[in-house]
Amino acid sequence: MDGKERKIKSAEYEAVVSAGPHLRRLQQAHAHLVVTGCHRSRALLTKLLTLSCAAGSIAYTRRLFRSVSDPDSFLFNSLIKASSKFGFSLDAVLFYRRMLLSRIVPSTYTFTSVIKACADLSLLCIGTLVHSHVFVSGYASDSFVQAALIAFYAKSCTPRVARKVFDEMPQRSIVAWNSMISGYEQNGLANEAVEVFNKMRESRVEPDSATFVSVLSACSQLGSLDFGCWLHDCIVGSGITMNVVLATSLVNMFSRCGDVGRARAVFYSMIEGNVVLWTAMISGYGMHGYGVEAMEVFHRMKARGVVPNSVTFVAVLSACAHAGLIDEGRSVFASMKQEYGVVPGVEHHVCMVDMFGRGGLLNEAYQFVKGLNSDELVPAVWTAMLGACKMHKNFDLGVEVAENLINAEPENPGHYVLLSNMYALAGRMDRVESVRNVMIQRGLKKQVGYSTIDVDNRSYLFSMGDKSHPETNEIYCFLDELIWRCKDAGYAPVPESAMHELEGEEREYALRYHSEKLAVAFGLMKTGDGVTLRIVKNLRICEDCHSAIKFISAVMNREIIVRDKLRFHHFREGSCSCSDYW
DNA sequence: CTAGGGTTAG
Repeated sequence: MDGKERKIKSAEYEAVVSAGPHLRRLQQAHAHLVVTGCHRSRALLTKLLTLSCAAGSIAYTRRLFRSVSDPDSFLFNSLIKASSKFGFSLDAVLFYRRMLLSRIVPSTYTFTSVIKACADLSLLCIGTLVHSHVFVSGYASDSFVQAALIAFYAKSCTPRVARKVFDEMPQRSIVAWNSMISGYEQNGLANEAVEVFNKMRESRVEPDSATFVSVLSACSQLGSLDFGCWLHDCIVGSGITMNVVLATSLVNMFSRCGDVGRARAVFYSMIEGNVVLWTAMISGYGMHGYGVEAMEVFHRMKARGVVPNSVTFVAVLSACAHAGLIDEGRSVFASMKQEYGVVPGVEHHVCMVDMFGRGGLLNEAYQFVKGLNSDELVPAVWTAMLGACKMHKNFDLGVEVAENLINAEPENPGHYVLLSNMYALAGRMDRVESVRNVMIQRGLKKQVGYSTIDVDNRSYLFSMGDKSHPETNEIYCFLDELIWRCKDAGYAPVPESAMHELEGEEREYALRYHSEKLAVAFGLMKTGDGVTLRIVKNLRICEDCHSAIKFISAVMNREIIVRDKLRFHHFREGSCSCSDYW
């Protein structure tokens, strides 16, 4: 009898398992259980539950759950785990609450799942409450729970709390290290991420591929090519197998650190790539202005049978915009909808406006904007349109666009600067003053621009008019001399209206000591002939600096690569890779 | 009987 029953159960179990994560087959299997009278078996129901969750049907999962009269801890754990794992994070939290209400004691498995769900939703308050349950349950020193908590606090934008959990761990698993590094990186704290990475190595913990993926992202933020190359050597030397995630991080790092050649080398070393890797390569070419190469990679990717997605199209359209490939961009935009069924989102719209704008088709850009719904008129669309107005000197339209921009996002100080610039360019100086007053009134401060440059494995940071550097005098003298030489070669300072609060000589002074110029001067002083300068700027490069650096590249016969907020500028022999469209 | 964890890419 026992043997027979086990055999029957096993057959039923097999029926459920073989249905796999497919809703209709699971429903058939369930119906079969009802017919054979096995529908009250907890074991089978638990299996059915996790599979229906995996099938993506939370509704059916809930129905199955309701059919269980007295769920046990096993069932709750499976349910919370599955719903958290397959993206039904809110349900995971609700099931957790139900579990507590049913007076079932959570385990470490329950906690890891529910904390992950809170992390995915950035539910800081609820996650913190769960953390208190962790303390009460006595699991505060469980390494799995701790790693989950670190990731949770980081994803809830509280990296300092994550660090507190991390610091209080006597023994740190590699995942805890990785969570902390990635947590800093995701919060834009690249230096802190690198600092933890160094500490990890001091603690003799061997980094794995997940570690490197996060550190490479941090390196991309910093734009430090030397550090990136060193990391690359580390990875190769460590014997870690190159997987597609790691390769993608490398491609992205090399691109964002200004060495698209090395990005390309990593890309071509991979035999198999998925859509993410291909997209990274397209995006890398695009941000350096290599539109033709980006399109080539895009076509090759399609020929290989890799299906482009929404992110791929952002990369392709952005590459077209930055390289002036308007006809290509138009046809890609059409095929995106028609052939691939990708619905254009705000990011694609921004690319199109940008592309028309840069390409000199101001009217077409504006027609495109006017064709959008009101909820699609996000700040980025207005910013792109504004760039087009500025480039084509249509200041009246520019003023209108800038006013729309402020209405769309009144709390962003950068927009006021743009509006004020437009007023100045349109000759409405009275308005310039009033915009400034509004900014003061609303307590908005202009974002401080800064530039960094690496020399001898050290990173140096400059901000406008900065005098904190020990060699300030030498740098300023060198720069003055350099500017004179540029002026002899034909350079004329471009007045920037962002400096509207300054007049005459004072204005030129502020302009002359912009952070990127200081970084360039410093780089020239500290490196030998033939060494390429690589500078990273947090904001967009201004027109005057762009012009000055073109002259510097000619006068000093140096290649200078500047990464600004949007793209790369390769200055060489007096011209820039962006063809002065940026 | 039923499952089993936390970190990583465009």
